[in-house]
Amino acid sequence: MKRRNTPTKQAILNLLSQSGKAMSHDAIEDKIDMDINRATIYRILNRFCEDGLVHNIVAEDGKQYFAICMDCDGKSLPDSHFHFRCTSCQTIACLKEKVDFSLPMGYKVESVNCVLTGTCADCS
Amino acid sequence: MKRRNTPTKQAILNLLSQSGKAMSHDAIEDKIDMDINRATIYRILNRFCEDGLVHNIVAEDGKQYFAICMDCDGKSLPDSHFHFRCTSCQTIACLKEKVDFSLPMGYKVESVNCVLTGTCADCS
DNA sequence: TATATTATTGCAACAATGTCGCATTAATAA
DNA sequence: TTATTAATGCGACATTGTTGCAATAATATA
Repeated sequence: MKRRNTPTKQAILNLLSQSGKAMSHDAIEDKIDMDINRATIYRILNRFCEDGLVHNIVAEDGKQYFAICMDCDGKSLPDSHFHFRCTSCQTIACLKEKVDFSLPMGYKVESVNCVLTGTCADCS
Repeated sequence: MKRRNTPTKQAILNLLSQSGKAMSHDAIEDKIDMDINRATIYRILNRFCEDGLVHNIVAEDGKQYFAICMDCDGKSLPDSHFHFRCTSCQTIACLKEKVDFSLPMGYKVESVNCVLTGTCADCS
């Protein structure tokens, strides 16, 4: 399955990249200057995730947020970073702070999802 | 609004307490030996959360999981612990490990949600 | 350039999770 | 025993996300 280059993909990638933050599906649909079907947006985002272009965060509101991978150099597991969701401006930012933990014997981690919720510097 | 003691509340509390882990709504509905309406289960769980009896974790699957607060001594904010979701046995356990982080200036945290996903010691 | 291949899209339908209004029931107080 | 009102069940609804299918369009091939 070779990927094809389409205007919709470009538009979503541009939006995510210029926002610099993680956006939920509805924020993307809202901000984008194009009429893209909901299902298509999800499919594009999921494909980006598969290809490692974008990563996915699930916040306390139960929604998925998507952000362009800035410094995910393939080994995204052990050095995952914290995310910060601001309830005022409704965005999620990737923090520089790495998530650090040690597990009891026998546990195997496949993915890490750490979201701090509150108000960001701009909003407080 | 004074709380009342009902069989349904007791049953849910017993189930959560004997399971010792965090359970999702559907797991509760599945395991409980009583026919309780979906909305009622949610309302009971939400009330437990309000009263500080139970805490709420949102996992990567976007679902809410509820667990009895073991050592949440009121100040649940700064010393939040990690949670571990096992994709094999479908449970979430509270780990002893505390979440440790420092924030950039101006950020204010209201809640912490850290879930590690993988396979637990029993399943691997 | 014209054509074939098939990835991508839009649409509709669907599933799952969670909430809410409202009438009824039942736990507590009087 | 009765009155008060918290709790429940039911139905409807909102939101988030996925899937099947036919139509479209991006790439490869001739």
